[in-house]
Amino acid sequence: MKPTLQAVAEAVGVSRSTVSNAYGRPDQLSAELRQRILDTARQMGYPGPNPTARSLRRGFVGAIGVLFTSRLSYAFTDAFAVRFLTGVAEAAERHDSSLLLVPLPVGLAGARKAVENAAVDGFCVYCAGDEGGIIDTIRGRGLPFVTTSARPQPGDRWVGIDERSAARSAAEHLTALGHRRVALLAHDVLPDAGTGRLRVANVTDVPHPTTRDRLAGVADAFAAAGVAWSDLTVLSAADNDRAAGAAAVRALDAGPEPCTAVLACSDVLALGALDALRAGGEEGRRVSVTGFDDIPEAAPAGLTTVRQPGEEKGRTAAALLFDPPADASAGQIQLPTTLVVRTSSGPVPRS
Amino acid sequence: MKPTLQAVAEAVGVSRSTVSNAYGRPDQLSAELRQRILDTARQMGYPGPNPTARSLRRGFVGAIGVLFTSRLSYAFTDAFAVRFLTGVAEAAERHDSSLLLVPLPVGLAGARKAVENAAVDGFCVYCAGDEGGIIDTIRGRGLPFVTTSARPQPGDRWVGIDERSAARSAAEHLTALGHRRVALLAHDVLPDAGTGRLRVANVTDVPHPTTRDRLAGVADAFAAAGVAWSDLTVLSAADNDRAAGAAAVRALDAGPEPCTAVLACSDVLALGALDALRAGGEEGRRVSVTGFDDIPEAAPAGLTTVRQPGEEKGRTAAALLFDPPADASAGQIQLPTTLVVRTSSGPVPRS
DNA sequence: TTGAAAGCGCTACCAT
DNA sequence: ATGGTAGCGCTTTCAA
Repeated sequence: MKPTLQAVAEAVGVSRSTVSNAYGRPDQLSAELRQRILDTARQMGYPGPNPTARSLRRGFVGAIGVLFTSRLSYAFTDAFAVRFLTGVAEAAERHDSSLLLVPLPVGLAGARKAVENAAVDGFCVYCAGDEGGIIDTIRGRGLPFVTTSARPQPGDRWVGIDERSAARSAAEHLTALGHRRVALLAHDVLPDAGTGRLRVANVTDVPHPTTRDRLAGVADAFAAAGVAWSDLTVLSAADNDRAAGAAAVRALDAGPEPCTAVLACSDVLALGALDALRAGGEEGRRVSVTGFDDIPEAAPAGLTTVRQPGEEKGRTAAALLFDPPADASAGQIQLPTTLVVRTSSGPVPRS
Repeated sequence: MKPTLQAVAEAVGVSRSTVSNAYGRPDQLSAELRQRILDTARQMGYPGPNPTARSLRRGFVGAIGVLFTSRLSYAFTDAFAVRFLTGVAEAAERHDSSLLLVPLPVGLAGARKAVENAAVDGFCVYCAGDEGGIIDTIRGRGLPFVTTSARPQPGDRWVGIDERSAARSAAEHLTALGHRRVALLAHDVLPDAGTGRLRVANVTDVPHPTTRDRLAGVADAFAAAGVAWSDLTVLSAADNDRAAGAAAVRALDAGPEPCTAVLACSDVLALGALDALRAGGEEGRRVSVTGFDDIPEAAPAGLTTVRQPGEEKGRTAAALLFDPPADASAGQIQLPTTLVVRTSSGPVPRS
């Protein structure tokens, strides 16, 4: 058994308070006594104040939780999530705080438990919308939290982008280039949708709020160009990763009037689409592709995409958590997006 | 202020134990009483038992810490780290445990503090060697831990690969193809080495143990093929990511006798090298490239590489933590590696 | 500069 | 099935 602070105090012949001060408030005791305490402690194998006990007593933990829907691994699969995390980590580090990554299991009960058990001082919610009312559970904990979901409740701290108009900008880029037969490539279009073409009667049927908003923006742009929603191809990827994007595009039967462009809802999917198309020879290379996020791999691949500032999003979220704005109405921060045109998109080839 | 369990007990008119049981041991009280307690609690806004207090009382936390040297963001930059983390996460999830990602600041003092403050039940040490004796601090906490470093202390639980012979297999592949003028691309060759060619008198001068072991394996293979260490080009990348790999290769002046192959110490670097070389036209395309890890992006890129089982490494590490082998000598697990030959490597072109 | 006392919020044991 | 008691290990007044 590890010795406790108490044991050290007895060994040195001082009170527990003094030992505690030796660790947490060096200015409260003489340097020599402090040294003597620390030496004895080391010698006894005392590991320093127990973090849990300290947290309980102090009333705060020194860690913030980052909540993810779906498997934790998803957090790492998408390069954009990675950038977000990087930003959060950076800000947390500055505030001497660690990061507790909390995967939310699929069921609400499990998700609740995860939120209730997390020993943290606050939450960054990095996930979809409020599937299953998990936000209420978070609110119930009475801890500060920041959302990045597509639709924040009024009063909640939030950092995000205008998903709809961001997506519209990509779609308008394609319509301006003359594209009319376009495949919309996304994960999370419908629950458990596999790989391949999908019938989606109405954009509002898409449950995942981010995907819905992006597709709605796309629909806006094409409607303005005279292309009805039903004339667009919705292409489902089984996962949000490069391989799944490639697989989805491969599954798309060319047909008599093949699509001239693929508009993907994330860069990883778009890169997968490029993989598949470039492997498809001359034909494939002429298909335009756009992505979303502008992850680091996008530029070398020449991918046209909508840039959203990932790290800044993470940093901002953490900042909102650590330094809440005095005025609650300043707690919703919308970050700008930019269409970055590279070589993966071009005019419709004259056949 | 949030109500406590105590307050709920008073409101319902039962003892604290009973309320506690309502949450943690449903079988200890009648269903109806339990329901009444839960309802009252919800109504009062009681968030459920405070995790910190619970941990203190129970004596365990329900979270394991994953320790990283260098910036936390590094954890997410390398796709291999991501796979490892995925494996750990998976195992942790099965054990109802969360993951605390603990970035170790550069200085030893800061790193110590991070280890000492982490409220966890055990550690997975995912990083280099024992830079600065941080392992001793971990050991000092008296918590179980698992290392993945290149050189475990005897008795410590460890999971890893034979770095040296794994790297040798890649190098032998190149020598068998006739390559003699080869660039060795690595991050962490020397502390704070930037981008570009580096003079490394001796492999043993490389401080980072993993990099050292891999380079040593490469040296073995080339020595066997009659190529001295000093005839190999050591190419330093400023970071362990794709862009840095590309930058390093671009910085390599072709010279009169350009390298015919690039052997990278990680797949992300190798993919960067391919980016740079493929942009370099016909000439560049003829340079062979090999990587290390076999991350998901390697296959689509046709990258020849040494596969190490990332997720399995993570899963095994966590398993070792949660279910320690009865026999301590079984606590060191070496995972197999395989050379995966794809299209990025080929015979030296006859010029 | 040091120490004594009080309790952070909870759960596990042992009675009843 | 329910309650009383006794801390988990620490920090923080406040008094000396």
